[in-house]
Amino acid sequence: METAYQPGPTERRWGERWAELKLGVADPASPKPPFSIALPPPNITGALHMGHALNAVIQDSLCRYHRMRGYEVLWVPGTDHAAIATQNVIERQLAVEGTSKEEIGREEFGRRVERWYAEYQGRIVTQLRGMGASCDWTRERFTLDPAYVRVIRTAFKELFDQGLIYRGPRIVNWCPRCESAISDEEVEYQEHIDLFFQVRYPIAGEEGAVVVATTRPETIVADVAVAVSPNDSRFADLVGKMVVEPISGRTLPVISDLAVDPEIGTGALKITPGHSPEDFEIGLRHHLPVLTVIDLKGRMRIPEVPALDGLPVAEARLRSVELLEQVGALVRSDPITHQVGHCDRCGAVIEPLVTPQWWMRMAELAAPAAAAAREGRIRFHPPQFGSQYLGWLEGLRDWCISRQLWLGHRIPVATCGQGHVFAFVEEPERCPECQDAALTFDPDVLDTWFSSSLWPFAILGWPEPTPEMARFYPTSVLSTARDIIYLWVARMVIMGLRFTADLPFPDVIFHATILGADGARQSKSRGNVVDPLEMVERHGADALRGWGAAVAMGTQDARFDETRLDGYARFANKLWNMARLLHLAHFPEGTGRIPLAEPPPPSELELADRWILSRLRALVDEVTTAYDTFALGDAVEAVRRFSWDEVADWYLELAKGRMERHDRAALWVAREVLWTTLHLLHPIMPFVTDELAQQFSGSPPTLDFATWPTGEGLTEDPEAERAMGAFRQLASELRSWLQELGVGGSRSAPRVPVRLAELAEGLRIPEIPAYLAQVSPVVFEPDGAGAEGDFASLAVGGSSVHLGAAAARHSEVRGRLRRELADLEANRQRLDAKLASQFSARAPDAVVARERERLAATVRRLELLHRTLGD
RNA sequence: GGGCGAAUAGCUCAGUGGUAGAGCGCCUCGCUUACAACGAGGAGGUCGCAGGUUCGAUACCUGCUUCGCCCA
Repeated sequence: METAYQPGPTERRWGERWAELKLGVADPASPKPPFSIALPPPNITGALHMGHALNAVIQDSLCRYHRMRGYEVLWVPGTDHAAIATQNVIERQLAVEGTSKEEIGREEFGRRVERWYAEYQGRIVTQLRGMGASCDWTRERFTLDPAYVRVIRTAFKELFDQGLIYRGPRIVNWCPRCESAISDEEVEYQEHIDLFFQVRYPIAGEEGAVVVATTRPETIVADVAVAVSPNDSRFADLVGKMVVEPISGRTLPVISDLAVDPEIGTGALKITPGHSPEDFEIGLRHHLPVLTVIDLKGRMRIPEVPALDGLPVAEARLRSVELLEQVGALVRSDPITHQVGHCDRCGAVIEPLVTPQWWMRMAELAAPAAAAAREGRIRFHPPQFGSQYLGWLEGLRDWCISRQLWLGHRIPVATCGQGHVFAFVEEPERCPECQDAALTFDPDVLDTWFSSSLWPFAILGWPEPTPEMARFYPTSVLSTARDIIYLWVARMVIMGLRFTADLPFPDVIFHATILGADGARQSKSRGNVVDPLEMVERHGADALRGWGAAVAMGTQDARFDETRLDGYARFANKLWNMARLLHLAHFPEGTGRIPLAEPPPPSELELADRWILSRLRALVDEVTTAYDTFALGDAVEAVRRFSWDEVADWYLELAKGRMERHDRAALWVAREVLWTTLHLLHPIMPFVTDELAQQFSGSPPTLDFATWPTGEGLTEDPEAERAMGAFRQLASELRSWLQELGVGGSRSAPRVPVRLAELAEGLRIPEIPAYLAQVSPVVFEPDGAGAEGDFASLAVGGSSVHLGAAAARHSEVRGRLRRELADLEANRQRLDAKLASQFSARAPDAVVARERERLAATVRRLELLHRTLGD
């Protein structure tokens, strides 16, 4: 074995090996219980970042764990075509080249898209594989695959035929740059400072006027009413009268509606159903007409007012203010801070417009999805996301599912010459109702989230009753980022319940958002995006995965910190060298596989053996529980602490000599401990563990095929744990003294004669003096040897240790003793006071007992120290 | 405006109603036949602020400050 672990070559080898072994390929005919995960398909608009990496680590660790637990595991990978995002990316590319999609035409645009998809699909797969993702690559899916068309059309047709999808002119969030509608969830609100104008609308045929407040004077020409609150006495006598809209002179009714807040502005609201979602609702209630004065490109279309016609909205606003000033209608304007909707994808200001779109009725579809969460059939981790999910489902408006894009799944609806409108699965040639062959197909495409919402069963072959559907649906768990809880998670639940009569998954894990090192969300424009593959190259995939497991706890956003990865790279190397030590004990000069031996009789086990086996026993339970509760951070940390702080630093140090002498108990215990540890860690750090497992005879081709350790045959040994705990404390303190005396560390340092005078109770064990000598440069004198004057007392732990030389006269040592004495004295007073207080009466007995014991120990140590110092 | 979350060592983060933890960084010592990608020792924190509950609060409650996210 090399002296250091080489992640690069090892990972390449194991990547190929797992592929040869068809590690991820699931068999629907397997008799094993199923465990399945649908990979949240990353947007194909870009490469994966560390957030994706984290999610991949979580899913892969769970998959590998379940393989070891004896499940038939299916993890389906794939990518999402992200129509609006991809279209944006390519349009930006074209803009850089000085052209546009309109100039190059649909065909060339399509070729561009193909090229883009090919490149990024490849990159994403390479990234996932590089991280060790054990997906079933034979089942990779893309939401624009031909097979997906059938899925979409089947789902759409069913909803359409049941009247759950309808088409109609309603107000939508229109992005004038994308020239498409977007859904409520794709609008991002940003704070703007604008002017809040007060405009006078004269009362028709009377003296007086009503003053309305608005941030959008350019839409005055589309006003159809002025509304006031029915509770607002200021305007009570105005309701029912007519007012004159000041720019084009139309007369408008004054209506009253509860939606008007008397506190805001002047208390009177202009109603523009064509360009405001709230006004649209009010318009519906009062049967008002809808006037539209802004076109799909965000320009004014109002031939009646030539001054405004053709102007972009922002310019029209300024011009409208001028017009109002000219007629003396502008009362005042004040700065206002308010939220303005922007397109999630391109950042353009959203223009609410009334256009015909396709809608999905959400109220009745959402009800079963909400019930599932309320009844605990679907569980969120952490649980507070359940209430967020429910909150969204409650006040749900209908979902606008049509988009006016060049990319995506066409809406599968046709209209015949007789006006019959029908949805289809197979491309029709005639109208099913009247056989008319003059069909017009709907030009719109579907919101990408519509296709994504079908993902968990689409990937398993739905709507066909495939073996995969029968075996692996519902999937076992969904792991994802919390920012798509509405866009994606809730919709998957809705669609799953609607089409499969089942939840798509019983558990949803939300993971943290990985921020850039600068504390901001990763974004290309900020330049703080980290490529997981770069981290794999620099530190190894296991290191990246160790980091991922560690930050997989909870949803606390985490800044990306490369030094943390380095820590896990070092851990991999440490493991490597622990295995190497055992290997060298068997094969000092050669190669071979560490043999599997019979367990030694218990009588051959030393204190350290019994201790580490007992600790291993506890570790198996701790780690198993951690995986079962998705607490991967606990799992990896438990293994690391155990391996490093207990096995490497103490057990192997103590057993090393015996291993070199081929002591069969030590060799067996070391093998058992390392072997089990490799299993426990394998789901999270599969490369190094598989590589090391091959050093052991009896190893399966990959640990994924091994069985999970149960801890059977390992016994807890509280006595050994107590003794070793005391020994470690004694050894540490002794080393601490020696270091201060300047005798620490080096093997060439003078060995210091030591005599244990008063061993603490748990340490009256034959191994202790020898163990101490092994881990510190001390030579034990048998008790009683040498005159008392040749030694100096030092208080160590609960024991009194006599050190040779002038140890206790050493000034540094005395200084530290004095400081410690002061601490102990303060502590004793604190404990005395505590025990004399209400505490003794009110606190639980066990806590009181522990405090009493603490006081006793403090007093004992005080006495030892006083003696040491010669007080 | 409503909701959720966070504030702990120099940095990045765990954590718990009973005297504060890790990794990295820092200081001292040591290249010792598993590992210098290492080992030994050490320094470093009134757990954001103010009240309250409690025998006891970093933890539970309330308010405040700052930051982040989601929703309107």
